[in-house]
Amino acid sequence: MATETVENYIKALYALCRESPSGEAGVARLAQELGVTKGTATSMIKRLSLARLVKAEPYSGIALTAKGNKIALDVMRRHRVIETFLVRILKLDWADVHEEAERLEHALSPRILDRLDHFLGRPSTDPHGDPIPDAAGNVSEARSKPLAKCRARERVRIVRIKDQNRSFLKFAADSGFMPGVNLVVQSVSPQSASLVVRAARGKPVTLSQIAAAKILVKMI
Amino acid sequence: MATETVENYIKALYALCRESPSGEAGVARLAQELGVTKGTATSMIKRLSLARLVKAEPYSGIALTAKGNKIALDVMRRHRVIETFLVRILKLDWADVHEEAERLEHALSPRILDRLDHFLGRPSTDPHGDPIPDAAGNVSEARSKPLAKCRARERVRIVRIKDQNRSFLKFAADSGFMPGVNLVVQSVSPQSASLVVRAARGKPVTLSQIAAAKILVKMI
DNA sequence: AATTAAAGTTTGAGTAGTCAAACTTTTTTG
DNA sequence: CAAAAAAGTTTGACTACTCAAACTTTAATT
Repeated sequence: MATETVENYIKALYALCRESPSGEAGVARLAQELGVTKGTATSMIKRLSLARLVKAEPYSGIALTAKGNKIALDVMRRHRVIETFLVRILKLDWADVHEEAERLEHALSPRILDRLDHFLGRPSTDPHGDPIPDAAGNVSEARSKPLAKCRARERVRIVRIKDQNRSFLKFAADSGFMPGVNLVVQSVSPQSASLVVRAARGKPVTLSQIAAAKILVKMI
Repeated sequence: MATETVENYIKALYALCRESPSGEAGVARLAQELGVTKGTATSMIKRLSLARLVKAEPYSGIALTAKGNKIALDVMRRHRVIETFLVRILKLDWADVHEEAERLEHALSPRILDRLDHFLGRPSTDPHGDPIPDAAGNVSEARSKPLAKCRARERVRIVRIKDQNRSFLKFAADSGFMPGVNLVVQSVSPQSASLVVRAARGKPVTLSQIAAAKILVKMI
């Protein structure tokens, strides 16, 4: 079994590879993400490479192997199932569960994970709208687009908030932006890099393009 | 915060001090309990002593300090709340939950512990009848006596099974011996070191004194 | 009391993970 | 393209935890 630290490196690498156009991660971002020095990250990459969890040549990009990818999906599954449990059953604050799940995800046995998943009714997404991989590692991402790409007068439904940052989630929740909520885009102003949206029975809210890029929606 | 390893040492020390008449633990038993060598245990005791969690002189007994005791009770609280959750909510097998809780107990934040405890209705004992310390560290042990001390014809109710061993618990569950179950002691034979008991609507079962010593009962 | 067994300790070594700081390679940019 | 910045690597050292094996002290037995 992968140690807790290894699982965290793999998980971070998965996310970094996702968001990079080349599909490869770099040591500097990885180190920053995990709060360690570059040297530490380099030596860990060497170990992961030896364990065939990543593919990496010196001074070049890092990519997960199939084996590494499997672990990443497994950790994500545990993380998201726990988040769902914490919000739905224990009524923890939507904005807080990420940090809590971060610790618990490493202590969950396959047996408990399955019971928890069953108890929750096999949820397909977590409270932020992030898809939960199934036990075999299949992820079904609902097609969606960032709110930032919407045009004026569009009617959409929020499906996902793509940021685990506590303060951003707090802001989103306070503004009523959570998965399932319907919005109307009232206006878009490219020059001020912002747009105004209104939730079902709420007041109009102005969002920066940056914030709106983290809110994924589907048309309704 | 105490590391996971430290928590395990403290927990084992607590149990050993409890069951020893002198109230002190020894390195050999401690090492055996934790599956490490005596040397490893000795060096850890030195560290715990330095951290003021235990009181220990070379070649003499080990006792927890007030600080150490606090940690032990806290870990036990987490352990037993989780066990209760696993049995009551996730329907895990009574005999299996100890090992599972062993891993989870170290990952539980105070916040989640409290929510879980609240969700379960602030239980006072876990599924084995072990008392759950409250958040302040108070434990209220229901007065009871071992089934082994009962005389023939006594009617009693099981309040606690004092053994976390999987196979013993499996045996106990299969025989219908669980907290809350009423028993009638049918006969006691000191020469064969055994006694025969019968559960409410079950068949008579012969128990060794050793097994009966682990079953705590109260008179009804 | 002398011997043996058990309990406890010390030493030297190893793994996992980390840092600081010096260093090398690659990329960016004036 | 040359200089500077950024990215990546190496080295030496440290903490936490572990073992095996030699050793010392205490307890048990003859």
